[in-house]
Amino acid sequence: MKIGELAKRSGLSAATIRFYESKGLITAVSRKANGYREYPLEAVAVLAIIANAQQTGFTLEEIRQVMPGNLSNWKHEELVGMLKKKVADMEAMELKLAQSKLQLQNMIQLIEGKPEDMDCDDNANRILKEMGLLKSD
Amino acid sequence: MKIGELAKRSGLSAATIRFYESKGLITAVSRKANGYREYPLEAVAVLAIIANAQQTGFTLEEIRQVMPGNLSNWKHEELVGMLKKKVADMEAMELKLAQSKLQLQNMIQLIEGKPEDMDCDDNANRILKEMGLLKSD
DNA sequence: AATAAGCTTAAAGTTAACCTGAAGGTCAAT
DNA sequence: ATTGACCTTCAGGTTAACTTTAAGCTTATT
Repeated sequence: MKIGELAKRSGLSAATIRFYESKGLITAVSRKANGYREYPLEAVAVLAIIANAQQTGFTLEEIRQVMPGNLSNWKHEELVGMLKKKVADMEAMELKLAQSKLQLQNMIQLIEGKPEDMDCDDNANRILKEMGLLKSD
Repeated sequence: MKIGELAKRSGLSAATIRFYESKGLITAVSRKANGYREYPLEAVAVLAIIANAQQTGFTLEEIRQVMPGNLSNWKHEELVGMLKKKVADMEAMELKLAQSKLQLQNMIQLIEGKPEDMDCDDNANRILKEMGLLKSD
């Protein structure tokens, strides 16, 4: 298939696919007599994997390091190691997210529970203090 | 406190703090006679909140929209609304993260569970197929 | 035969989130 | 009074990940 079709099938733009090739993210593919790139169906999967990895927080450079272009060339151990590290990263992220969420919810609580007679300034300080963001001063 | 101290306390560089000010992320603070910025202790908390939000995946622009710079100026309802929206965003992100993690773990499983007698090529295809990335061909 | 659609490369532009440098004012200490 | 550590602004540089543009083929359609 030509680059245009691959673009459609993968949801990426042709320019992006060429860009990935230029960055060594995917291997340069064979050309037809006219110079046009000719892709195998597998290319769709390769791009899907890249897109997926990217959405889960890999940079293109990280992806390049574990994606020797050709799927059947992957180094078993290295790849699994990378994937596991990424899972760990994601778990750390999940924790952080949960914490931040708690912080926000805490903040909402504090704001909504503001004593009627307290003015905004004091309330702001109270909130910051109770959130542990401000040392008592 | 001057910008240098705030930088140390917040862990951000002075340049970054000025940059945030220029982007409207934090309000321009009052100046001393010499033109130096003078920050209240509260500023540390504001920067901590920003850093926190950023680490959980929010862009500066998104943060700017919920951070009207001056803590005591926040409009109660508006702020609470935005915070709640952000909590929702975070929950969406948690979901996406969980999904991506599952996908990665699934991939690891598939790779590690490769039948001894299957060669890499076939295994790669098997994985792609089972991940639903490749149509059977 | 001419027009449009699709392909090629190379180079320049874009956005986010900064960082670095120049040129100069300020402040504390020697 | 001069060094050195801060501060100021403004302009330009950096990296990632693309997108856009330009100039020129090829292929398909009318």
